[in-house]
Amino acid sequence: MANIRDVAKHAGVAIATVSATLNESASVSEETRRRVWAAVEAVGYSPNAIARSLRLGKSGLIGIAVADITNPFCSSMVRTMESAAIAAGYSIIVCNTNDNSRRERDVLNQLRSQHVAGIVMMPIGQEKEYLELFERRTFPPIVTVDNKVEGLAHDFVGVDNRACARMLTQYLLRLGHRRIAMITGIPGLWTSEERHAAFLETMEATGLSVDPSMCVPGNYHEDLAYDVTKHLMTRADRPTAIIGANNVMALGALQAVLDLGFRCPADVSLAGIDDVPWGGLVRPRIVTVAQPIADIARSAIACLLERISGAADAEISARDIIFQPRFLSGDSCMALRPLEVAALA
Amino acid sequence: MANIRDVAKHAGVAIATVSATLNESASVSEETRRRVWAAVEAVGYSPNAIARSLRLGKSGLIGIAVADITNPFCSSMVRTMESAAIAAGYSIIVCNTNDNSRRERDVLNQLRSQHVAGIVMMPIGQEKEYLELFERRTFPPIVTVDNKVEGLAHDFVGVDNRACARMLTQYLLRLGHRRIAMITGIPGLWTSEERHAAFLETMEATGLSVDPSMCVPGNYHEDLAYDVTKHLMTRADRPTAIIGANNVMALGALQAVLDLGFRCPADVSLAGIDDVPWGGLVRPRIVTVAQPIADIARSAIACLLERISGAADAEISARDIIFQPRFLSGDSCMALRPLEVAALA
DNA sequence: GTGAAAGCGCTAACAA
DNA sequence: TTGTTAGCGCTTTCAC
Repeated sequence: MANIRDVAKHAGVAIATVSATLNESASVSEETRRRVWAAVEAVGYSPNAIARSLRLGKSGLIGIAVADITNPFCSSMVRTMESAAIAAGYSIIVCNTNDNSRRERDVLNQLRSQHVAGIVMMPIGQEKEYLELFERRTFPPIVTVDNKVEGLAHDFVGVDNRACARMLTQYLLRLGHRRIAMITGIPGLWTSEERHAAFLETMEATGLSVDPSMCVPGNYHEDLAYDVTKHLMTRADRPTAIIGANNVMALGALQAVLDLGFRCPADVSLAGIDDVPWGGLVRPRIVTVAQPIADIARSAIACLLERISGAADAEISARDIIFQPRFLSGDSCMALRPLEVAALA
Repeated sequence: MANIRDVAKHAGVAIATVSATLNESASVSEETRRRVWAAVEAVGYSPNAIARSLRLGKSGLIGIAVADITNPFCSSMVRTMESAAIAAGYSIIVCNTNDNSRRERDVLNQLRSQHVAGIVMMPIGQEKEYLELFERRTFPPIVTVDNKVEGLAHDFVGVDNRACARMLTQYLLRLGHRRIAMITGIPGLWTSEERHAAFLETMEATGLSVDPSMCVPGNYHEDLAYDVTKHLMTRADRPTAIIGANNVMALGALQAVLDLGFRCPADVSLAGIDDVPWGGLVRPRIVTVAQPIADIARSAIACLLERISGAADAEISARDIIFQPRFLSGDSCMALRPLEVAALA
């Protein structure tokens, strides 16, 4: 592939002149400029980004590590982040960690060795692993999104997870439900724990104690939520309502409910966190709290760019940027005892 | 960030020795090896991938350019491709072209300048643009997926698009439908034209002529399909069945049908190409032909790796690898005239 | 088994 | 305004 030397030779000028012309880093005569551009065309030259990065000590790349690109929440986020990054003159490298923390570590190391300017990560590991990693090696600026890892000194952008769970729980309580189950997220993850805790708190604030067996761990995927729901629904004391800690788990739960021959919401009410695309076409429409995905994505990139440019001095301690969720009603929930609802209103 | 020189200094050996140790490219004494690894740990060294790529003249990267990462068809494909690439020792760079052919050209140039070993692309441009681009610059091996650009000398992996449209059309014909509309894809794209042509052919083979106004161009997105369907359904001679040329358009059509107060399938039958995740939860379940996404993705990477390694000599002309789609029944279609169906059976 | 040195393609400082 | 040159971090001959 043609390099800058070929261009220089073809144009009959020095290498530095070609570089100056292309980068407009020094003044070049009109005549020379024309010759250089003609030579660029003639030999089909385009700069070698690798050499350029090595020389400049920076790559113009932002790394994005998401847990599961096939989750619409992640892919929407990636799309918005890409636009924001491009608008700022960066390109992005998207990596899928597949909910695997070893793979996540590999991805982080890979991005680091590629000298990305910064990393946006949707973390899925534990504090200890990250602290160990970040202590041993220096990393470019990192912004975490969606799931917070407490104890890390990185900016975080996400949603108010407690509010998410609280909104749904209160909604179900107002509908008269008392025996509410929750399919939580992956145990140990902040989002899971927050949503779980807010659920318990809200229940207890109403004077209800929650049977621990009514909170079953899921893994943010459809399959496990499906199995777990089948168990929940075949118990003698089955719940009258189920909250899925994320979008795809709520869908998995719905599928299980229907496959068992139950009706939703007549036999059981369902609600979930995070909107899904075409959520409006799923029947029944699932009651949901949605996150402002585009805002989170743009905010994360903005945050990262500040850290990269040094505008947000490294000395400035980590910031949390928390967005409020939005309640989206549906018809997957039904009042349990109409009279009691009236009494509570 | 620590570099190889720091390691050498710290270990008290030469730079070349460190390189030899890390890459096992030459024999190093046990004692030296230990010292080197200890130094690597001590200074937190990891190789600079940029410098390594520059020196080796190759990046270990595969570029993937998809039209719209939020389309579940694309994201599933990306996930499988990433696994396949990693298994082969490559990392991937995912780029979103946003259905924008200028952006696609930029992406291709960017990947080229990053010296990726090869590119998998879901093309959205026209033959002429690509020929122009590829004539002026040399590119690494490219494999196109999903949408074929005729006239390009690249391997292609995709589905039998004619079979997709034929299956759905025949199914609807057997159900007695005669006034069938199609929301086609982006005009000029191979997938769109193939699906469209097969629809027309199948209709004509049954002795039916298709009113051209019954084939309306969509853009593979939900919004336009929604609008277009509203028009179709408010015509005096509205269709009794509609085929969406891809998954999200079928969903958009369904939404429009429902919003207009029509019932599906009682008032209009609907069918689409490509499965959607949670398709089983959308009501009614849309009749679909699904593509073997994982097979296509794995096959595309395998194809690309062959070209990269030179196993498939550049002289070997471009191959088309075509998978057959799978019919998935649903309940979005209804027999128009039961008696006629019986007669045809 | 180990070390010195060239060079991948580029940019920028400096010299002409 | 243009040309020469050092050096980014790495790998790899080729001496030792």
